[in-house]
Amino acid sequence: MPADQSTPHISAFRKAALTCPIPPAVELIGEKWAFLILRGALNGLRHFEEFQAGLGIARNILSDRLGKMVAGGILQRDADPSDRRKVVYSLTAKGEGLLTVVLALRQWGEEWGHGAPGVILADGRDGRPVRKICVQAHDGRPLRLHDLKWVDRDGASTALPTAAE
Amino acid sequence: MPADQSTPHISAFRKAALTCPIPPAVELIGEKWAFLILRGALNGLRHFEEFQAGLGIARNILSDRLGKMVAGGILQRDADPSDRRKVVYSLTAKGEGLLTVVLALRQWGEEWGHGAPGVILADGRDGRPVRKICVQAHDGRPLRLHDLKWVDRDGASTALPTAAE
DNA sequence: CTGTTAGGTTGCGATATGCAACTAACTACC
DNA sequence: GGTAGTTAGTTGCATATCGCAACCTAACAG
Repeated sequence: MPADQSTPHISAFRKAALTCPIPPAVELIGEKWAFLILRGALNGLRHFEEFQAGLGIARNILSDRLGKMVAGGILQRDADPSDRRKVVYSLTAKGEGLLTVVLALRQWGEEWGHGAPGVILADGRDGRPVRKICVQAHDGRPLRLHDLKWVDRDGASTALPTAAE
Repeated sequence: MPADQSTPHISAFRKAALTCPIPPAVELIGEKWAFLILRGALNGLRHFEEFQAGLGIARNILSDRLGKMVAGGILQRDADPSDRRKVVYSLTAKGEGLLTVVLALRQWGEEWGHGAPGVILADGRDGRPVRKICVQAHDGRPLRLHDLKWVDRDGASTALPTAAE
């Protein structure tokens, strides 16, 4: 009994999930501490003890997460030349690419009442706050969820609905 | 003895963390399955069995996560009028707001080699792919991490570095 | 050489996860 | 209207992960 016949969009979803970049990405940063470590790194935390004191994370968990994020290419692990006991964890280009994700989450939390932050991210040049991150069309128009559809690589639309009502 | 004297940016970080929207947001969606459930919801999954079959998640975990996301105001839980056994989980406006986060993560994964997706999100009007999400200045200029700084609510810059080298 | 700091690792109890089986409503069929 | 099947869970149990505290080693500082 192929259950797929009665559920075309589920089988489309499963097929799309096979090549979706989200599951592997979630494997790397989709857990509580990874996100907070990332936020710390974006805010200038660099040493093991800084992360530990700044986040209040257990040392063994921090050690494990830093190792995984280094293995995943998000962080870089270097010896501090000024003190050979110290290790500097810095963001790689790949790790910096997560800025949009972290900022989008931050703005979402801000908008939906999970606490208004005391500091705001601003343009270093003129000090004006950054824009709210949004999904944009090719010409820059902001797009809502209803304005979107999924298309195949060649441009044909697919069976995947976008949260259709 | 205040250890803060030797670590000014850590104490600035801890102070900023108190009102940061990220930790509560992470509490809600910062775990493996919450992200994937959200992706499913954005792709049109609506019923318990659809999520279960589509994601391969254990039923008790799914039940727990759906409940938490409903409690957090991300999902809405309604009875299906056409079949009173069924329950429809749909995104609230708050949940739809997470589209930017999920899409940013997806684009990041795509860019950094975690699998190229077979389907692409496009503008429903003209079928052209959406832009890459990025941080923008007030005038729309794209900004990198080095171009940014933190400012206080009143516009004064703070002690928080932005991943300074 | 002694004390301290940085960055871990180890042991252990608490918590979360995943699988399979069970239940309680409801629907569809005959 | 009795029976089978579907939907949305819950429960029990084995395993994996988490967090805390303590311990460890290498590198300083005096």
